Amino acid sequence: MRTERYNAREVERKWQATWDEKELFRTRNEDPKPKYYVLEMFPYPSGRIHMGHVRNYTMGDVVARYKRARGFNVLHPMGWDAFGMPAENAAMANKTHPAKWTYANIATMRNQLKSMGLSLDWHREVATCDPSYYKHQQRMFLDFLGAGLIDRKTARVNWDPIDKTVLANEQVIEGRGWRSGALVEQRKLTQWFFKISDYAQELNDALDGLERWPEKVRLMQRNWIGRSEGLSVRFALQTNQAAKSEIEIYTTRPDTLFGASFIALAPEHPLSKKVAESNPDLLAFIEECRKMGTAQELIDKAEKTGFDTGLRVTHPFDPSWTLPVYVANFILMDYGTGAIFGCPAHDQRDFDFATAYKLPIKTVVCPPDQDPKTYSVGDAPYDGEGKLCNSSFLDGLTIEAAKEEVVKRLEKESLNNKPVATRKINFRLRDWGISRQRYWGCPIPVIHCEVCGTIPVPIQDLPVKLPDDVTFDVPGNPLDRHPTWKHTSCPQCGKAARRETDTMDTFVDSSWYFVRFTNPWLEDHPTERSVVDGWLPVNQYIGGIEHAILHLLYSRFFTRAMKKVGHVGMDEPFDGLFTQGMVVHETYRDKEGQWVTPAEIEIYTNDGERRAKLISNGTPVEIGSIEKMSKSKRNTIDPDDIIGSYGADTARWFMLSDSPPERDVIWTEESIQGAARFIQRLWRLVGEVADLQPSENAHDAAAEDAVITIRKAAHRSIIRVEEDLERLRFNRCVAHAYELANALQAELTVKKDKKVSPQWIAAMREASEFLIAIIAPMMPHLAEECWAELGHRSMIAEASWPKADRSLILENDIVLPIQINGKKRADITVARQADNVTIEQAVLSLDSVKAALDGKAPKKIVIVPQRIVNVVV
RNA sequence: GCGGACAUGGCGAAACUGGUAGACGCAAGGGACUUAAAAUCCCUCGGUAGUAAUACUGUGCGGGUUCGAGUCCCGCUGUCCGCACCA
Repeated sequence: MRTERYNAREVERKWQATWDEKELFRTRNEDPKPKYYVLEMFPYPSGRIHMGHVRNYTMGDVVARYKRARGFNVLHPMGWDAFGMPAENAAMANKTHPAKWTYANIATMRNQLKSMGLSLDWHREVATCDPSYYKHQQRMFLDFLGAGLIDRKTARVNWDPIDKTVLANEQVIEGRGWRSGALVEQRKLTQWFFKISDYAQELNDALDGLERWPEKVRLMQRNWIGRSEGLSVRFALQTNQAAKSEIEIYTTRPDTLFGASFIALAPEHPLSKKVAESNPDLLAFIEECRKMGTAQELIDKAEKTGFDTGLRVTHPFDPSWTLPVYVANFILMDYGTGAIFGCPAHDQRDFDFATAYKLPIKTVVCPPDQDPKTYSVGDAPYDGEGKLCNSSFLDGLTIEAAKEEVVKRLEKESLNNKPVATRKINFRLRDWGISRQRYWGCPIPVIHCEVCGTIPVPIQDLPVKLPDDVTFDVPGNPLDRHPTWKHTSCPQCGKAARRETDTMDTFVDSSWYFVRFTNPWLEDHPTERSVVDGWLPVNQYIGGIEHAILHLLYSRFFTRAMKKVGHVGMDEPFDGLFTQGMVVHETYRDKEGQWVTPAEIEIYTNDGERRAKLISNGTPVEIGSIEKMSKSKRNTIDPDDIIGSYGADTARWFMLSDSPPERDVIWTEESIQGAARFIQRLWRLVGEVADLQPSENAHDAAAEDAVITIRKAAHRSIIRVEEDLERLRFNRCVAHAYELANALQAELTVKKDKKVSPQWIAAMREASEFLIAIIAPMMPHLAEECWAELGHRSMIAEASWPKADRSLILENDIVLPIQINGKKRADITVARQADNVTIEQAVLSLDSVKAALDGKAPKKIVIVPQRIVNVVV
């Protein structure tokens, strides 16, 4: 029996150095083996890694190491999402330059990641703030500009008053900035836009093909893109009022046209403005709406208000029927046509509006269980299924049929020499505004010339580098107030001109880093086509669900844009996507209600109840709810502390063991100790196996049985782990490892101080090697040490995955559970090949079955081959 | 409000395509070793009754389909997530 404990710190350092020295994880693009690209979302260099990173990167590393063992040429790179606001905030707070702060953080975090023993190819490391990276991004911006993928337009944008910058729609969460949490205001600015909405249909349709993505993420993207099929209908103004003769509205419910009671226009609608020119009251109303529109939160709470313009339109199916035209605060100018027809009986918003302004509410859809002659909506609109009523020629039709009928008829009608209505598909997705009024981002490579207009920076002048000498003592954009940086000359006419001082949204940086990793050394081009097309799409991408829309949708668009200008050959960047859960922890508060860190408290049990007290003075601490680890609740665990005291393997093992990877995992001290215990146990186990010596004359029949049992356990484990690793079910792999370890330990205990045969020892060694192979992707350092302990001179990191012998695990006899009326009553052991007659006879001769039958014949015997028998009495 | 996911012992969870519910881990209890502790090893561990064999019961609640339901269908409750005047 071995007594020396496994020293994780020493062993881990040793193997990390050895892997490094041998450049084991350096990936060669020209390696002829089949390619496998596994990638975890790269981190923002905030200063230190957190447990979320540990979980994310451990999962990716398991896949990388496993695929390497399976004979793939694995690309597993790492980089830094290095531009962004926090660097500027730090610059303001500490008077350090954003670059200095960022690179210092990168150095720290790189060391932390290295201490985890990740099998990364560090030769390919990129930082998005490096000119050698953003130079290519600027190049692609120019390519996109040339290809018509970019727009510069004045638009109402989301303005974050704390970060003093613009946000994309996707970056506004519940009316607040995604990073600052400030209430977002609406402002009108001239901005650069990526025309992602040109790809709305395609991005939507291609979701169907992303079979290895979580359904949840696909659904979120589908909802975000928001495709809707509807009808654009033009209503004739009663007379040529306000110099217009018609109003075009958009609707997805043309079937309810006979329930229309008003038209509503957005306050920014051209016709609203036109009428307001001669109507001061309307002008005032529009002004009020605009003011209201600055804070998103107010919009959400605002009551529906409107203003009757006095205009009237005629109903397309009844020239004698006219409807009033309102300007209403709840109509959005940038969706559809900025105008709607209101059908109060079947739409909540229209109902609210009609109630407020005492407009008619006419029921036109009758629910299936109601009588259309008498039914009428009460104090709530009805938007469910049903058949049309009070709707002339539509009466009795289903909603779908009625829609078709309306479309068919209105397409034939004509107004001002055009069909009254045309089918139209609308999307919720807007263009991606990428201008940010910040310093620490990729400069947008254009020059504004008074004479020539907006001129791209010539490609040979790239990169447009950020100036180093900037100040952060006042709010606003340091680039804009830099004394010289923005002053340049026009590339076209040579006259004095001004650089664009906005930088790009940092989501642009992360929209193509996975592409750059395939050849990060290339200087003249963003990509090398033969290389990038070999590696992409990423086979397995792993990251947080929080990027379900932002990063993943942008990347899908960006890849298509890159394809259009010839930098890549594929549409979709990520073939397989996995979104992992968070790391959560209990929270603690002292008597004053202040948050207390886990390190400051001690857990004990009193009368069977878990309690906590302060280590310093023993005062009781309240155990609170389990929450996402956060600095504010002080329930974080520092990965450095864990790796320092338990070792990287313990941290990795724990991250994989307790919960399914897509679910949150609860960090507990007990569990981490359990993981540490298993490492010691495994080390002892392997030591004992390594020491086994054959005894003389130890060959007997019982030993032969044991050999088969051991080998079956080992080979079965390999097969199960293979299946589970392919599906990223790490928690099950952990269970299989425990099971095999338990089986080997039990076997050692049985044979303790007894004679053992060489065959038995061989089986034990084989099983131990399999066990080491199983844990190697998860606990690579321990696996190397154990591997060496068994006498191997090579490394397990270079070894092939064991080949399981499937014939071994095929049992000759199988145990069939026997049910009587669906309840399990007995087992029988029969030959695998046994036919149904044999099984039936065996079942009927069972005492419990005889007792249940009481001499009668069974009603039925269901035999499910290899599974179960059910006797129905 | 709309859309979606989930619900299994004291806890984290497993259970393939409808086929033995609770693998594996944690906690707890008992025991061995030890002067003692730690570490380690062994045993018990959904509930009720029983010394036990065993029986009954049990996967949020109420129904249904089926020889058989944690798994499928319908209705409800709760929790979490996404979207939110998108016509």
